[in-house]
Amino acid sequence: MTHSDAPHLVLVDGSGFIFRAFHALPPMTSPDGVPVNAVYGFTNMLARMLREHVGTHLAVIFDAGRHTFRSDIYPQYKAHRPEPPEDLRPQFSLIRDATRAFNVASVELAGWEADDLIASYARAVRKVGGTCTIVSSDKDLMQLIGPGVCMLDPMKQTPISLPEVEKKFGVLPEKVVDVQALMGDPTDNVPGVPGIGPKTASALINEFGTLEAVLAAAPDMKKSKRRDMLIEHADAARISRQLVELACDVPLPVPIADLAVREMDKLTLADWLESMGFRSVLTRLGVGHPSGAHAHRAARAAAHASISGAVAEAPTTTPDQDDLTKATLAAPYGAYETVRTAQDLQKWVSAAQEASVCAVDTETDGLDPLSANMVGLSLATAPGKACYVPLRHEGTLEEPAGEQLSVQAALDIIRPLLTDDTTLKVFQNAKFDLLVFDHAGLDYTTITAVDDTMLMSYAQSAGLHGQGMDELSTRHLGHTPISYDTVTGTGRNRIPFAQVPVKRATDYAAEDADVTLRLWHVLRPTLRTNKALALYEQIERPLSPVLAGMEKAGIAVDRAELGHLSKDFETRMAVMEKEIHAAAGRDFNVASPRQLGEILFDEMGLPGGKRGKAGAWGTDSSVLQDLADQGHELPEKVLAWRQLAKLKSTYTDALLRQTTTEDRVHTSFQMAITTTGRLSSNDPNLQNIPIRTEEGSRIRQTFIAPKGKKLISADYSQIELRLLAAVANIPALREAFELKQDIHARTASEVFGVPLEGMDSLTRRRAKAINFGIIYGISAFGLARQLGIPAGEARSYIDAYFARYPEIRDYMERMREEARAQGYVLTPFGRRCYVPGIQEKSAVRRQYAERQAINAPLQGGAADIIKRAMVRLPHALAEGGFSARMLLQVHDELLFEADEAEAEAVAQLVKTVMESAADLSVPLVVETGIGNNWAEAH
DNA sequence: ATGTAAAACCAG
DNA sequence: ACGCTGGTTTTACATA
Repeated sequence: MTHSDAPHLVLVDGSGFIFRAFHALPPMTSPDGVPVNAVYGFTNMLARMLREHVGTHLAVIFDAGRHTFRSDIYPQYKAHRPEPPEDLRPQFSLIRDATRAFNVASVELAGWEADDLIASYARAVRKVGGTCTIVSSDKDLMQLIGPGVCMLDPMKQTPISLPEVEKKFGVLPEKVVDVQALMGDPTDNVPGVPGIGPKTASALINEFGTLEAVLAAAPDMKKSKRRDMLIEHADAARISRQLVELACDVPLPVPIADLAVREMDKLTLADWLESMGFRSVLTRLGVGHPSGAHAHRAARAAAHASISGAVAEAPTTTPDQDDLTKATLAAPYGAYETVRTAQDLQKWVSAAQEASVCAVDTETDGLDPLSANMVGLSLATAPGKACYVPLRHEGTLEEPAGEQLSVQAALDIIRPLLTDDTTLKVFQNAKFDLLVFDHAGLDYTTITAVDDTMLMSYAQSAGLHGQGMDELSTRHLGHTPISYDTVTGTGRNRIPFAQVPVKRATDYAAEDADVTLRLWHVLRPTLRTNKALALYEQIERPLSPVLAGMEKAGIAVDRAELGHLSKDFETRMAVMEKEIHAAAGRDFNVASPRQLGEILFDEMGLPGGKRGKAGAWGTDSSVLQDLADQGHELPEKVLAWRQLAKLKSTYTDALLRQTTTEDRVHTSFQMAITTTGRLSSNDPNLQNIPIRTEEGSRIRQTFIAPKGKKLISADYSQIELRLLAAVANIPALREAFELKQDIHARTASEVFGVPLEGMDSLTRRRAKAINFGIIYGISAFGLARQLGIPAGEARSYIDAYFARYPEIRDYMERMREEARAQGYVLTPFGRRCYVPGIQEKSAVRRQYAERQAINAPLQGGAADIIKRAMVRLPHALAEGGFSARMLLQVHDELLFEADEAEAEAVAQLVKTVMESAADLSVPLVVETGIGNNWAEAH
């Protein structure tokens, strides 16, 4: 290097690199057992920098000590950074050794961060007409980028320049500090301005130019919250700017001239690399023994194999496995065929019909079957014999997807199989695939002879284990299939299924069909032995297409009204928030229970605080209500704020997001989740739409009947209490239901010995609470809390109740014993509800299980009954000549949409069908309502 | 950055 | 120790 050449200085951010390499690389140790993964990454990077030329001058910059001028300005700066992990600590000094071994200059200076030194060197080298490359991916260094100064990502070896900075901060490098000053940085404790994130910060800087200009313009801003925050936290923003702005006039501990790239001593380096066990680096630098690298790699591979080759847990087998089951378990997995032509697919369809049973599975580009596209389908005709038909794979330049049938062509070939009622089609969660076929253009109602392994399993093992295919396979087949995640990746690495290479997709998808068919072979005989066949064949299986129809239909919502509600809630929340902050004496995040607890109990010193498990103050609504009742203003306002926040985020905003262009929302009903046989609803959950408060009811009003139609609601009256009266055989309760009496009033009359006539509402309310308490497996403590009375008083109520209805105590004891003896209890329709905790040693957990055992037959029996009605209703409506559609189920309620003209008749028919869905020793009663919206109909 | 737990609260 | 069954949102924290 001659001095007349302009210097090019390469500055490696050593401290920043250590942390990144440590987290990015898998753990590894040197021959003497010290963790060295970050050192290894650093060594590789440094070798690469030296090999691929770069500059005339080179230095690695390190932090020195924790104390810098920033902690003088702002003591919290980086204050609660945790100590570096134990495996990283020994690597700091090793990295300094590495720079020495490479004969590279390293620079550090007490009182200054590496970033400040880098900034100062960059400025110095520019001053003498040179250029500079900063090797780092630290966002805090991006402010230095400009003419003659560029950045390089040390891991990816890609340049970081204006587009990357723009992407990160939304502004040019010289404005980065202003943006950072506004948005702050939680990892370094840089405060910024609350409520201003990256988007707002860059928007403000782009509009006003500088931080000071933004602060000056703040008083005239329209958005009140932002204006107030900017004014109040102006100084915090100024301090933040000082914290993030790098010092570029630090005295340089080593003159630039002394940083000139130096020859390294190969022997010193080789010795050091050897001592660290970095043979691959040695080899690459051409100073080592190639065989060493191979030995190293082979050893690592062997270690890996011994882990991944671990034997899977033995499968759960039944003692009466027949030969077929054994064959099912024995056939090898894998070696599946990819089907690309009509002739080949036709062969598989014929083989399926020949076998008269097959498994079918679809692959899609999404989880919502109403909008997902079919990417491929698979077919299994015998254990171990399965194929995958790619339909919409995209492929890449290096790896084209190859010839594929069109969706249309494939459907035309497979339609005769799906509609053939002499060949059984087995699915895992048929409802999903039925709707996928439907969306692809094959009417799901024409698909016949369907079995569903998920429901076969659920009908006999609810509550015992999950019903996902992977879990069922591991359990019953002793084989864990390839997981979806390993095929598509996870997080930011996830790719759409259509981009999975066809070979890999075949391995995965055909295996799913294979596993489904094998599961069917294993589960089918168990249905009979477990007495779950009728439940499966008469309830669960036929319900699946009914629910598919309901999901496909969706329910109409009033978009405009939802929008109004959202806006209304928003403005009212903003007002409340100001009042809350004023009452608290400072700003805080009202949505944070933790911050609220600190305010109420630490700062304001209000009484009645209770800490939860994690030591945080409890601030749930009962705590806040108690404080509000004592006349405190803040908790009352928070309660009101929370109600609106909940309604807005969970309902108005979420529903608006999930409403289709046809102004309808389509939920998804899960059939195999609950431990009792109930359905659940998600995406969105339409089984918990508010109703109990005035504001909540406004949300229910946005579920509407389209023009010319009506909504009809039909719900079972007191169904769980009726089941209790029936299964526990309680004469007094049975008679009350027979006589159509007010059941809670009758209970009150009998338990408290007051006349039915002229009963006061408090007494009735208490009886009602006990009645519900019984269904849930009452405890004196729980009832006391519910009614706000002493536990002793609650105890005496319960005793009086049991004395009057001794059969209930018998029933409860029967259920506890049944659960203890068998591990499950039965609903009146034979559904098994497993109660896993019943044998627990811990009394708390055991009693919890006992309450489940008491509740499950009632909740589950009610679920069975409404499911039976749901299976019959579509036929009954069609037979009656009605065009009405069933839309929703909410545990004891069904919601229908019908032409205005037929609404009354439909309501009558629905009532009849629902009331005759079961024959108990007490009558079932269904109440119906008709309206233009759900609130009105209910 | 991504995933998960805890707290809170909506329904039957 | 918070009588049962669920789902969703948000914050806070751990993971890499």
